[in-house]
Amino acid sequence: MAAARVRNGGRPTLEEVAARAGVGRGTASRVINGSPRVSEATREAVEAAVAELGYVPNRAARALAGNRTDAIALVVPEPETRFFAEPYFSAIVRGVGAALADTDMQLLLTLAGNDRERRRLAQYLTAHRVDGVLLVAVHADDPLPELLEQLGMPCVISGARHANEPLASVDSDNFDGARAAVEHLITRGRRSVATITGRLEVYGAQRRLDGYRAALAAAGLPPDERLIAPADFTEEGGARAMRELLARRPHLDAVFAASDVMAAGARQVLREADRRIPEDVALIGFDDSVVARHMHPALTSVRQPIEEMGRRMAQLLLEEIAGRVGEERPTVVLPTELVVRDSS
Amino acid sequence: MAAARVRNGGRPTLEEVAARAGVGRGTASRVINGSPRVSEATREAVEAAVAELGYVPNRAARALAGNRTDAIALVVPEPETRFFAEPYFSAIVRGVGAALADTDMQLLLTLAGNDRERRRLAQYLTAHRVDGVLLVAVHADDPLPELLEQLGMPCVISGARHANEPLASVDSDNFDGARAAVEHLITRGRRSVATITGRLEVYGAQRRLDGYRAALAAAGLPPDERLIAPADFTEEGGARAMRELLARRPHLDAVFAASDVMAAGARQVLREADRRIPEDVALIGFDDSVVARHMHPALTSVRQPIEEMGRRMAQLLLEEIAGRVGEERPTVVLPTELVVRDSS
DNA sequence: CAGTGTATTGGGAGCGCTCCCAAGACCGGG
DNA sequence: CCCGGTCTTGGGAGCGCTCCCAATACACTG
Repeated sequence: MAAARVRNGGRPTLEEVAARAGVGRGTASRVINGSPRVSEATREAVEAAVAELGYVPNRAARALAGNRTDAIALVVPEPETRFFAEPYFSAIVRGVGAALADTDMQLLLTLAGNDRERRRLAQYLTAHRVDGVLLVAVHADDPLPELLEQLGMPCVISGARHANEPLASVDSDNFDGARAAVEHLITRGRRSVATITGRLEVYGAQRRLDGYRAALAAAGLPPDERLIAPADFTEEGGARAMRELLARRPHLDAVFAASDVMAAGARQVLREADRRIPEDVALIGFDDSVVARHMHPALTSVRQPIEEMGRRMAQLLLEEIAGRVGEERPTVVLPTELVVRDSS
Repeated sequence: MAAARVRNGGRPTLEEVAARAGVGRGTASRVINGSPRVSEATREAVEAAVAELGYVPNRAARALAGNRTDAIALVVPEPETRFFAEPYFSAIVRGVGAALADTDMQLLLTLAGNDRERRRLAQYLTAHRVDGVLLVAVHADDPLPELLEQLGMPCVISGARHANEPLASVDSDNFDGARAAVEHLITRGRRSVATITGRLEVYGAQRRLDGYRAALAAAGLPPDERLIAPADFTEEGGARAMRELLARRPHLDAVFAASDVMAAGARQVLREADRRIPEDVALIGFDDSVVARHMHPALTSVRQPIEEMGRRMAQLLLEEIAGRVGEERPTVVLPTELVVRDSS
């Protein structure tokens, strides 16, 4: 048997709190929402009543009356397995959760399927009345951000999509992470440093390549396009790129891969080619994932502050919802950290 | 400037849909909720109006009037990093998301902190009026499940907490996964098979140990308690246990670790002791995580269908919310799969 | 043809809250 | 002592929806 339906799930209502405190409903509401226009004595009376009854506001009623929901959505593009995979997703969620812990904002998780679904999603997000949206791993050609913008829905994305990102965004410093990694290789005496890039349509991958170039230039090493092999963030792609590099420049002595997973693919090929790591070839990855820690030899890698990124995204969104003065959209870039292990 | 506040965010209301279709509000509601007591002609008229106006029901209003929310919460115990880590969390979420995709249920993510917060959480969950709760990685002594039960809140947990789990639960077949792993070792000629267990207060860890014992018994191998080393699911714990095992039984020729991470710790110790894997000692893990695939040699491991577990949890919860006839709580146990790689 | 049912419909009465207006309490200046 | 202001307060009017009751329309049955 289902339990008999009770008003408000058997919970006290604002009206009851007000009655108990001997005040009107409006006054009780004012206290609960922290309005300053309440006398001290009244405030205390209401707070006591709240505590005694264990009152918690009914969100649905609040949302309906107040035209807001105190909820934000985290939209995850489902097919984008790269992002769904370790370590991004859980770290982002943890950061967002931490930022929301003190608020009474709720976090709604939405898995967006294909592009058609994405279009409908915008409609749903407005209809379901979330106060804002966190978009993770959007492609440059994803229609969702613009749709949300048109609907006037506050929105923060992770990772700028290009140099002048119009939306509020939080990103790690891909350029400087790559630069520091390559600088580290050069400092340790490597002279022929190759790189395996991610998909260059992804702005972050492009920035990592820029950082690689900048480090070489800063060290006075001549650029060599044949030391640059494009890949796609996958292990197979990394292996393929490594084979190309070995064929083109057999005497390279270091490789900077734009992701740990690609570094894993490269390591496999290097092993098959009997190149010792790090004696013959130094190897650095990007992400500092579980893979890096458990690779043999343990992989030097660039750590992104992903949890912190989640936290900042949430903070930015909350500010935007609260109504930032509409200057240009803020772009937060967080520093990376080079974690040196045995592979370099 | 914030956009001027508009009724219902500028979206059409049920009233408008009804007017457009030339019917009453009640009738429109009936069509939208799929009531059978509507004539065919009326249904079509309302559906046309819905399509033309792009009507989407206002969730808050629905929740308030209907005393339900069409939302469920996924409660993640935050300090439990083991569970938050790869691969569980994202896989569970993916499964839950898939199960919810066809419904119009929303998924709420709640990170529960310490035990005190957990107590308050139960209150919040009822006040926030979710229709049900998905609990992952609950400890045997977590107060939350009982609290939810008392409040009459539908609830499904991942992983039974003990042999007679009173709550609806979804679990992988820990017993048979372990049994199959050890059987595989024995089949390949290993005769002195050790095991590194997880924390035995965790029911799943206990079951894996049971499976280990059952496999030995089935093969007619004598039980040897000194081949069993307890650990705690961590890498350091796995290493420590492995050292103990080597000291106690130097001639062991196989180890079944109850998690990949512990297997990684064990591998480190085996390497330091100059035992070759798999020539001298075969090694098997549990979870089939990224760690297993990237370990050297690649680790044979027991794969749990985690995404499927998420899916089943959501399905079970939906059934419970819909009002299953209250027989005993269902317990779903899903089969595991032994992924054989190079370490065995 | 009256009587009884069945299928379909409209709309009133809320759900618990926020917003806001008007009323009361109180203060000080003229 | 009266008047205009400020500070508090109560409670009406919704928010958009679901639930449910009563009304209507129609089809039978006896």
